[in-house]
Amino acid sequence: MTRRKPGREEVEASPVVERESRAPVEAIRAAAFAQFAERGYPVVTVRDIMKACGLTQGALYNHFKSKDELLHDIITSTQSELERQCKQAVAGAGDDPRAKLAAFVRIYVMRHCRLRVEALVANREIGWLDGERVADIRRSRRAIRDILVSIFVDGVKRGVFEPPQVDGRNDLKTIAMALLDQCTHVSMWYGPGGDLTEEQMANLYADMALRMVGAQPLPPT
Amino acid sequence: MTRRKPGREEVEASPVVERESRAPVEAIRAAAFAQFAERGYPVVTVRDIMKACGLTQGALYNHFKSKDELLHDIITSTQSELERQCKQAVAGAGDDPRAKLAAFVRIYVMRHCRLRVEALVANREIGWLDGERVADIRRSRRAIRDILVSIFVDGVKRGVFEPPQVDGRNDLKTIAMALLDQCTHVSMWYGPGGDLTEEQMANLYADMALRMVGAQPLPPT
DNA sequence: GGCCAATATGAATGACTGTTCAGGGGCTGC
DNA sequence: GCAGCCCCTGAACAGTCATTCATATTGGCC
Repeated sequence: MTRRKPGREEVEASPVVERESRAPVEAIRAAAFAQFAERGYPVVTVRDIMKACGLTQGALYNHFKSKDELLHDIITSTQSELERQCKQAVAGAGDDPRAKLAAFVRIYVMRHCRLRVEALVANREIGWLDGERVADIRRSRRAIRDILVSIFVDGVKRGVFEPPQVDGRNDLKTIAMALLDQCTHVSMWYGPGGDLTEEQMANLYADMALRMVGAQPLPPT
Repeated sequence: MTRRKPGREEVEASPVVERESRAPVEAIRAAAFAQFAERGYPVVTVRDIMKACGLTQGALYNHFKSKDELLHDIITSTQSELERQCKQAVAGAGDDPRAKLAAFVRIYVMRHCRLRVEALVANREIGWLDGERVADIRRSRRAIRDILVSIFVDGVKRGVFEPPQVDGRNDLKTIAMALLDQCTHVSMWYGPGGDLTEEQMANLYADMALRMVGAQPLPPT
């Protein structure tokens, strides 16, 4: 038996193009995203990726040092863009922790619905990178979690959040992990053919997030 | 470059045992669980698994038809046990939808903390199974989701749940998916060295679940 | 003791892997 | 015309893989 994932014996996931119009580097990135998402990093061969771009295996090494570096490249690019968008959303959401939380969740969920392929790869295939390559990605993830935690801390201090407690004490880090797990994994099952639009998903998840932390209704002012 | 995950070149994850005392089938199952969880199905070789049991590669085929069948065997066994436990917990929780939901989440989270290795494999490695083998696992997952959905439907009908709506309508399936994503993925990061015990995790997650669906406080009766 | 079935071995098979590299096109600027 | 460069090709390399099989070894039972 071969080690290839069944049902995909003939690997032409994206149709073979004689020669991509885009810069080859971009074509390789796109093909790698698609194939890694669909079949997983270790079973996608260099030959598969390059064939999907209309090239042969050797040409990869004109653009990337190795298959590992290719994976690292595409993961870091989407991860840092995610971090940037989250920070931006929170910064532009005004002062109320509720608005900040909602803005964070909305952008996070929307992105994970829209760029489901990229999110899938970034979240599922990290483990194949070697130790040093994986470090800065984990750092970025921690940074994103800490954005949430500080929104929570702020909200609790101001009395607008009343999160569930464990034995009388807050554990905001665990709540942040739970929320992120929830939002991240829409990329595993959300599809444009589903019942909800990206916009509706974002709204629903923001609503759930506010409930999770016991957000008080806005004062009438 | 080799296709082995870095940092694990010397594969003796679980120490090599001269001859397991357990039945060999059980030893193989346990070793497979541990190695698949730690390094991922496609990069764990038959040799790795058997070496961890103190056997050689050929002996696997006295107990399983193939490496694929081994994976299918260990995934289905934990998946069906999970389904059974969820049903049992709900059935034994009385009539109140709030109690049912809490019981479900508690058992589900507790199990995913305690049997983190099994959960990890069952949730992450399904994709490597071929079409027909994967079908009954997906069926079981859908069944678990539908337990949640019917608790939600019941709770809404009785007015004890007021879940967030999308454009004025309930989408209880999506809420169930969100809740399951949240609870399932504790197995990715929870460790006994963490801040919370399994019991505390279960309580916290049950609390969050009730909040997510807008559970009304219990009437004084 | 002798037999049998179950099980383990480890070499062999045929296939696939990431990566390298000598050779060759097709541009640019002269 | 022609150098110089970038890029691509496809064979070759040294390794890995799951699986098979003829050959042992074991442990229970008559």
